[in-house]
Amino acid sequence: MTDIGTRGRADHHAPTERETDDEREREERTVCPECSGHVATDEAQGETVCEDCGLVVDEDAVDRGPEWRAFDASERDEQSRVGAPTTNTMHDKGLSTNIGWQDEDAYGNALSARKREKMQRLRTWNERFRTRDARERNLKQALGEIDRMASALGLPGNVRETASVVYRRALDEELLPGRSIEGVATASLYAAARQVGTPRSLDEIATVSRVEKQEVGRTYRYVIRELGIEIRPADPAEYVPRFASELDVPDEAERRARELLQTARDEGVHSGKSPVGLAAAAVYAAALLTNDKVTQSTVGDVANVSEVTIRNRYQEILDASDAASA
DNA sequence: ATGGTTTTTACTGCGTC
DNA sequence: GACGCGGTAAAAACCAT
Repeated sequence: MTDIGTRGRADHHAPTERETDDEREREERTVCPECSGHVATDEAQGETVCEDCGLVVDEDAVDRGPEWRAFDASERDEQSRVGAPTTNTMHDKGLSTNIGWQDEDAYGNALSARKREKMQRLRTWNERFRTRDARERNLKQALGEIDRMASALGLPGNVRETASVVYRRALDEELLPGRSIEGVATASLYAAARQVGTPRSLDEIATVSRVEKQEVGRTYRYVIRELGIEIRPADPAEYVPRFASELDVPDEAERRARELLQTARDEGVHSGKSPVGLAAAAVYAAALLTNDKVTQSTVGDVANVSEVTIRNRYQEILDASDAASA
């Protein structure tokens, strides 16, 4: 909607104190200077024309209508500020200083060679600071987001560290354009949690994130592919301690759960099955074996897995255990 | 888009407290 | 009768192609 070209002009027409006398006069002129007839503004043509003699009084009005409509619209969104409308397609919402590319001064006169050089240097540095600031802001928001989600999930500091490293890399590799900061931040955290060995399921991640589970998954795959990070499928055993402590099952059962998972893996029961489901089933089975009764439904609750899945898995796990000891 | 696999949902019957 | 558990069929979700 708002293209780059309108920025300067929008500023130009904003009702600030800097508005020149010349402009104010032009705004208020409703009488034809030639024949004193009535003047009407044709929005579509962008011209103000005298209805009597046809004199074009003002032909520079083309951007005024759209700009004020935009202003009204953004005000309706309660995002209004005095000044030019903002646009989210630009990292700084179009609010930063921009130095024109024409080598002319404000009057349209060509610049001397010396001044041209100076302007070029200014442009370069202005651009540098601008992109740098943008990066800082981006990073700040993303890291805040990562922190928020991490503490919501009770993830330790090292996961946050890793997540922020991943995010920085994504930023450096220009992976952000076309993706939301929050999406990439969430994906980074998900990746970090898995990499460090304290995984959280995609579901859990999605509940604390501002973006949909689907998008998190998509962005995650994209990020790890582009960054060449390799992450093994989550080891079910990594979920066990958390489930065990949330369920208040004793250490003994937790240990059994690990053993069960180990033998299950040796028997090759686990491939293709969800690690979370396996972990939940193992904990359930272990609690059964050590007579520390927990119900399938409570295990299912803390693991976010259906009872059916637990049933199916834990039978398989026990079978595998029998097969191994036989 | 499609097809195969896994998980979930919903419903059932059975045994126990 | 409520609860935990097991099983089943159909729907939904997931994943590789």
